[in-house]
Amino acid sequence: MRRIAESTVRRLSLYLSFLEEIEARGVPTTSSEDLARLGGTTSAQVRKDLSFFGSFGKRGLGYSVPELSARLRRILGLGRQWRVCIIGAGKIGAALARYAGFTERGFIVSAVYDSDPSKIGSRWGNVKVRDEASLERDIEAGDYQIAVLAVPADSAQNLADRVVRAGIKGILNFAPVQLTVPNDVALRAVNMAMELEALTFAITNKVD
Amino acid sequence: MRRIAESTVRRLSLYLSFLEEIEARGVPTTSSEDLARLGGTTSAQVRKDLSFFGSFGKRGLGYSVPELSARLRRILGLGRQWRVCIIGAGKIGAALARYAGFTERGFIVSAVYDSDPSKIGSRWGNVKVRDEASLERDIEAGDYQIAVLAVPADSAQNLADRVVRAGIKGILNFAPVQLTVPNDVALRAVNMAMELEALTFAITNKVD
DNA sequence: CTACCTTTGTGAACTAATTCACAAGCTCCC
DNA sequence: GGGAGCTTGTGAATTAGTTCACAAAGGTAG
Ligand SMILES: NC(=O)c1ccc[n+]([C@@H]2O[C@H](COP(=O)([O-])OP(=O)(O)OC[C@H]3O[C@@H](n4cnc5c(N)ncnc54)[C@H](O)[C@@H]3O)[C@@H](O)[C@H]2O)c1
Ligand SMILES: NC(=O)c1ccc[n+]([C@@H]2O[C@H](COP(=O)([O-])OP(=O)(O)OC[C@H]3O[C@@H](n4cnc5c(N)ncnc54)[C@H](O)[C@@H]3O)[C@@H](O)[C@H]2O)c1
Repeated sequence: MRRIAESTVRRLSLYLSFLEEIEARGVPTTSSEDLARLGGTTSAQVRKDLSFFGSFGKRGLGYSVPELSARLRRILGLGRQWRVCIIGAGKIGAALARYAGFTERGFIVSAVYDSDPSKIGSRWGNVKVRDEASLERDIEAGDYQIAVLAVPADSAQNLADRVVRAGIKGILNFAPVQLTVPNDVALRAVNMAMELEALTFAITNKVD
Repeated sequence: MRRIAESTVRRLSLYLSFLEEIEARGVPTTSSEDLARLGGTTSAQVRKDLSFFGSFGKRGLGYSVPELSARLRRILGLGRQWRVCIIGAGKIGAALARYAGFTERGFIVSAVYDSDPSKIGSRWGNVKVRDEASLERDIEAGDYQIAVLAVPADSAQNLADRVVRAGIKGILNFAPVQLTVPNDVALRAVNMAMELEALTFAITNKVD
């Protein structure tokens, strides 16, 4: 398949979230124009984004909401359950472990890993805190495909290397460091400093 | 000033973080090649990014680390203190309020706002939980320039409208909704679902 | 069946971002 | 002081992404 731009993937996620809202309101069809308005883009952009994957609409009518959302789910790889572990049972790890948004989207979080003996063995809701020493064993057993890194910056690369070696397929990194992983492993980073700096840049260099 | 691409701003933040590491190691100069290697880009990209703002290096020699990082800080608007409030004293709000990374970057978080009477008045470290009813008054008094939204999705737009009316300059949104704000207000969003979906898309559509 | 309205899907045109490639500037050394 | 060796800064070329614009297709009403 032709390489898909990251911006396209982001927009597909966005369209899916709009479709879910529209579906919840019981509206049966929608149009590229509707989705564009909701997403702050143009209808041509919506149609072009979808066209990379096929043709899902009916001319003159628009798109069937359930059909298009099913298609987008499939395109985004959401047609299956994903098992996720969180590494680092600190402040951000705790928030993530209890975050309902994961489950709602079909991501199963069943464990958090930490190295601190005082945390290991405790239970947060139905999530257990496990010893990070068993991380490799659990990943190799197929318990998780995705790891969320919520550890201090100076442990992050080491843990990334370990989970990669054990066969993880995707990493979502919250530590403020640039990780290096083989390019068959998917990597995304959430970097608060960068987000805040994008804000201060925009405020400071306002066009008016 | 010519409009600067968002990708450029993201890379400037990244370069700054590399410069801070390099500075901490006591290395006095660096080159576009070094920064490119660290950031997974090309030296031409680094030089082009910087060239939008001036010319900071010495041919044949490279860049003075303290000078370039000072320049980047100024470009990114970090030459001053920014006061930030967090709205929503829930799981993610709690993690953010105690996050050292904010303070390290010169962002001062002094209050969290919530509507839940059982939370209002409590104190987390040196951060107080205040009644969201006083949000407008505090913003109008100049207490904050930036608001971080960590409230449920269905309250987020309403709170955004309120803080905008009160004069906030930038919003960092954690709720999984697309907010609408006037375009003189800077807006960034951290959307977990999108990050995870970017991972599952990449894993599912792997090029091999 | 036809005219008319709507909205898709997509090449073509355009705009933005990245990469190339090299002259210019700085240092060092003989 | 001049040549060698680096590395910057930047137009030009290239590549990527977005928007335009319209033919094609579906629906509806008369
Ligand atoms: N708190 C936030 O709001 C926030 C926001 C964005 C990013 N971050 C980043 O997320 C990371 C974690 O932040 P935090 O605030 O939760 O810190 P924290 O100190 O509360 O938690 C870190 C946890 O990681 C554990 N840990 C350390 N080394 C480990 C290892 N080798 N294996 C397993 N666990 C290990 C520690 O025991 C601790 O429980 C940091 O890199 C931070 O910069 C935090
Ligand atoms: N927990 C996570 O890891 C996580 C991650 C990403 C995004 N989010 C998003 O962040 C938001 C908060 O998530 P959470 O897990 O912290 O939820 P939470 O329920 O723990 O916290 C929400 C808080 O907001 C407060 N609140 C509600 N309405 C308010 C109002 N009008 N004014 C002020 N405060 C109000 C509630 O009292 C509560 O304390 C949600 O939109 C969620 O989707 C959460």
